[in-house]
Amino acid sequence: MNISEARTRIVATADELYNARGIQAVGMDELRAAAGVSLKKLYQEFPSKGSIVMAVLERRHKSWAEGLEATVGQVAAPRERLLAIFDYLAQWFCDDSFRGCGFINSFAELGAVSPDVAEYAREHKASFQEYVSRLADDAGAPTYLAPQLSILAEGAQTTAAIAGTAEAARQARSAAEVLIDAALGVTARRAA
Amino acid sequence: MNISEARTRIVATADELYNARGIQAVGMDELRAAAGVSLKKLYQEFPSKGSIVMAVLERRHKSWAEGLEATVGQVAAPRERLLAIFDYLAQWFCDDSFRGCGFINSFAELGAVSPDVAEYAREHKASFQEYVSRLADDAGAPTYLAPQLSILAEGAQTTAAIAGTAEAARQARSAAEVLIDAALGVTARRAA
DNA sequence: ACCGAGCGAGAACGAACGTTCTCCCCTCTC
DNA sequence: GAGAGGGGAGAACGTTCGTTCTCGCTCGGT
Repeated sequence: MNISEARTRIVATADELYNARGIQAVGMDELRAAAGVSLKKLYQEFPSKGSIVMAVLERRHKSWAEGLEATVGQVAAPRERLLAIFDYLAQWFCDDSFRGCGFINSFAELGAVSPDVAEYAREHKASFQEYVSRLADDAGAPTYLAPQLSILAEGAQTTAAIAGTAEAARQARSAAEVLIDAALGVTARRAA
Repeated sequence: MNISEARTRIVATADELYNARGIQAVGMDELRAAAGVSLKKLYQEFPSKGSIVMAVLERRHKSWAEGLEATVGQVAAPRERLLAIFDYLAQWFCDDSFRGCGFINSFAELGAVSPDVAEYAREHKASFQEYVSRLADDAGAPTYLAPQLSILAEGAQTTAAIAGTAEAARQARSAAEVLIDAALGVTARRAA
């Protein structure tokens, strides 16, 4: 078995378990059993549980960014690309394993006690906001639109997680439509 | 010392500690020391840590509802009452002890492992949405406005918590203004 | 065939947690 | 003043966790 194959399986298994039950609720021995790996190999690949957590966060960030880009990439019109963010959310919320944004959750669980986790969550959210800003720029929207849409997306995630339903995505999407059209209307009127 | 005085001090201290560092990170002995109470009295007042957590959630719910109502109550115009929600958030975010919504945090930490915590968080959020719905009704807004504003408020809380700044409240507020005016414009046009 | 290196299984360890128990002192009553 | 009862300080207990150690076994090179 390839070494990096064990690594990726460990991280993938940890991602699932941590997402389903929380980071602190999953011990190293359970992770070892679920990943089908020996405790020795586990500590050979990762020096500590904290490093596994950081690897999981990296994996989540990559998976989120790729999934988002894939959904947004399917449409061309700048306005619809902004709305596609919420289509991605809607599809994510329908996943049975959805239990809220992993970064919000890990921040809530460990942010106060682990500066690494807190900083990574901050970076992830900042990178999302930056991505939204690029999409908003392409649509010719004023700079204040991107934070508004980001906050909507954030709120949809926590609302869907706690309520246990996916309807927040639809509601956020229609709100986004209003905000986008208002912002674009402002720039159009300004340009005229 | 009054028995209920000890109870409230225990819950108040637990609220602070749990908010600052997370529920799982604060042990019973630390809580005992911070509350200035004996371990015996602690377990005399509460049968378990879980019951303290639930009492803290109740306290948070009451404090949130009262604070919100106080801020909203200062204005009379229905539209401004809806916006006052975000003024309340702005003032809350500026508090040094702000570390995100306690319900989102406790849900992320324990929701997957404690049905009681998950259900209480759900109830709290539902009661907030209901409150927003009443305010929106008073303003004559269509029913879809309240969930939109709730999602905005939710997103502002997590964004402010993770970013560590209060500006999300201002951004959410201006987004709310757009959504409210759009919704009221629709009803006004419908009425005409 | 033999030896050494690497691996898996799981025991072991120290710390921390939630909870209970023990001991001692203070106080109130007769 | 003696005894009982309640409360505080903290030791003790059982469990769980993260991490390390031990012990055989396997397997590749000579």
